[in-house]
Amino acid sequence: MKVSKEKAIENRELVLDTAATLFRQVGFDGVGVADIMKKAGLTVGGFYNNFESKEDLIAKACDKIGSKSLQRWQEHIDNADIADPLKRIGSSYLSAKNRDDLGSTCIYSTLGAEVPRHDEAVQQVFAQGVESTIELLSTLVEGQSEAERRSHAIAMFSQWLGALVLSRAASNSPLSDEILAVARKASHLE
Amino acid sequence: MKVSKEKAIENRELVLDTAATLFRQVGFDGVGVADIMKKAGLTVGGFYNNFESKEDLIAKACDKIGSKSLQRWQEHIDNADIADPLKRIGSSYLSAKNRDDLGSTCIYSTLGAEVPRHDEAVQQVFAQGVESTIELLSTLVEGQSEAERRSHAIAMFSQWLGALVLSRAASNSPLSDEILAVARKASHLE
DNA sequence: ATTATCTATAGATCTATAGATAATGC
DNA sequence: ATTATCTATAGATCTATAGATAATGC
Repeated sequence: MKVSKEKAIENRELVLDTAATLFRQVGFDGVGVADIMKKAGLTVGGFYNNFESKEDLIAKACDKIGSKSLQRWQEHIDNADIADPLKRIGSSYLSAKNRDDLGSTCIYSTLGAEVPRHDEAVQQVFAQGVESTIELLSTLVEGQSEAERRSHAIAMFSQWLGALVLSRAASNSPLSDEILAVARKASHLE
Repeated sequence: MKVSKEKAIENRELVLDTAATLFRQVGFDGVGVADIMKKAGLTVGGFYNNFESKEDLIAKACDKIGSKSLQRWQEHIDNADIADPLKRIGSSYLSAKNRDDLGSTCIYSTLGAEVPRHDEAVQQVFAQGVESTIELLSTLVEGQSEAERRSHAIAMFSQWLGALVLSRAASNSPLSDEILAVARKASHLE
């Protein structure tokens, strides 16, 4: 039953990744601790040795996805093969795939609205993530001054996020694709 | 125990309004049928004579809020005392009050992300509401053609909605106010 | 007599904990 | 010996239903 220290750390990360996917698919309240552990190939009993509470898992899982997403964007920027990283990031963000594959989408789009209902720790993880996202996008947009670029980044990301949420609210309607197309055009991505 | 037909209809509307407020505050999964009925001054037992299921209540409550919100916007447009209805609607939408008073905010901002997880009936209510909202905003924005005004309305509403969701994801951080201010400026509302 | 609402409860599910088990690692 | 994970379960809560109750409305 006991596993090696290495395997235990690996298991913990697996729980974080599994939770991150499930939370985005069905919301924080839509899945229980037992189900998350089961999907990760474990059982409930081990959960509370790794996490203080479900709320603690929420904070840690969201922290991990947030960092990983930013890292992937940064890799696009650092990759010399990608001529226009903003275009690459934006058109991927505003794709039908990102709208439909909830398990791997942007956490602000699926879980952002739930943040005010949660712990200070969860709120801090999200606030920090939004700040980092804006700082990254600020380096990619046009603007005369740093302040102007920051404002531009905030306005652009708001539009992306809103288009994603709105396209989901208009599920199964031709309007859903239309919203994404308009947002891509507005950010000059196609 | 039995009440008049009039009172029964009134009670039903009260349940819809109570549910609409609670769903926006804590999400569809965050509140139970018994709690909703209790907050409306009733008990669980009467619920299933009025609604087929909780899912049915979700569809009907969201339909009612959606219509009521649109109606309020239309009244601003029809009101001759309001010189610039778009400015009035937008600055109210992007206010700290609308961010913080979850119980009375825009349903797409608090519940939009949950739509893909729900019934076809719920999805249709939201899709219809988004379409009507865009049609209303299309009459208020600039643009050479109808198509251009519609695109403009979609882009603007996406930005508003995204700014609201993002400002909530950045709860309790100065960034939260900054996001709303940038969005107001981007739509020329201040 | 009809029926809107009530009390009570079945059965499922959720968070969290207690104590057992068995593999690791000194 | 230590400890990561397991089984089992307590106690709370959730959706939905059954049957009782009492006020309406013919």
